[in-house]
Amino acid sequence: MFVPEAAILHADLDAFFASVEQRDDPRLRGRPVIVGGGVVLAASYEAKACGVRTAMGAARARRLCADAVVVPPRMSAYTEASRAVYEVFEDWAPVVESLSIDEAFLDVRGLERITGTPVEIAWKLKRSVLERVGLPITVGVARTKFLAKVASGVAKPNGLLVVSPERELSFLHALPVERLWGVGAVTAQKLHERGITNVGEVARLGESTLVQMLGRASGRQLHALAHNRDARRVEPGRRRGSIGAQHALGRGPRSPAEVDAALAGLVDRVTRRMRAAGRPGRTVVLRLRFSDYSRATRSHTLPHATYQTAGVLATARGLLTAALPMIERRGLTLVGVAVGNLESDDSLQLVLPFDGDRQALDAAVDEIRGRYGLHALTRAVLLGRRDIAMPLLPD
DNA sequence: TCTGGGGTCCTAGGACCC
DNA sequence: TCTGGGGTCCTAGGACCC
Repeated sequence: MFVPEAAILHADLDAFFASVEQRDDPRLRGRPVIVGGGVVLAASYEAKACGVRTAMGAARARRLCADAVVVPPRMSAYTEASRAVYEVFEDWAPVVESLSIDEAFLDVRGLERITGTPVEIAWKLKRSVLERVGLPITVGVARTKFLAKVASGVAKPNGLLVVSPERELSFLHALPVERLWGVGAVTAQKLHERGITNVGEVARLGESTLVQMLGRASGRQLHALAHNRDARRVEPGRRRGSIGAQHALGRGPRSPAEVDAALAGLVDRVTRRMRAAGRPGRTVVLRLRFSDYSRATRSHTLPHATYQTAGVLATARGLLTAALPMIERRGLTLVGVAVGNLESDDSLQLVLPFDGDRQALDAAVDEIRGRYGLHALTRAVLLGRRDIAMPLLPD
């Protein structure tokens, strides 16, 4: 049987937001740094040593770590740092799959005669990111994506861990179940109730048992991973399926006008990002959270994709109005808007009013194509149906 | 221990179509 | 009028990830 070499790298930036802050302000180096206002968005390893964790409330974080420096987030600096890091990744690997702003898979098979073995490339990658961007990364190297990701998690911070094919199972089976990708608090609890704490114990369960415990997809996946089966390839250029934004309103009652203003601001942010990315979408999702921490989502799917502010806002307002009784009862603490079913803007359908003047219509289409930088545009002409025409207007 | 902002994937029921 | 089986799409909720 053909056994592929360990040539998948999982590269992960260490305490990303906090590391960028320490890079840009020498006074923060070596000190506990917390990024965030109300809650902790990121903590430096010095802060993590005191027990500070991501998503923790700021008050609790301060109690745990009295000498921590709290800095507000600078998203544009992190976006720029991420872009620079991905440039380094692209220089070292022909195939790069982005997982998030601070994590990626790299496939480095077949480069021995060009840039080196996977392990050599992993070392060079660490050095290059540090030299060119000034940030520490951890790299996991293995035969599969799953093991590479687990390896980098074990090796953090500023580490490099190779799981060679012959010691995969011994490495994997000794791990606590929480280390597995896809096992969160709920799944871990279910496993613990059955006395299962490490991956080796999961591997001794039958697939049907796991499916019964966790549901079909999770059960099958966990069974496969515990037996070290993961055939997923590194896929470059995966595109996201939704774009969204949300805003916490805090406690206390909010007037309908305040909520509506927040909603309009969110829709504006989201549609701007959609236009910049050239990704119109069809499904508008309203996300709500209430004072009792319950949540709800309401969605509506449009017949045609759009990234027009007015259209998305009208849809979101409709969803909000329908949810008003629930908001009255439970008290709103967070509102969010996301647009899913994203398409590419070359599939955008434009519907314009048509009065019989073909030349005027073509000119209008050309103008909009130019204004939005669209590569292609589908033109739909609805003769005699001016009432349902939806011109795409600049915002 | 009460919570930010950004995402992904899965499940399940209902509508609708052939 | 009743009845299958299969497929897709939409909606809502939940678990999980960083």
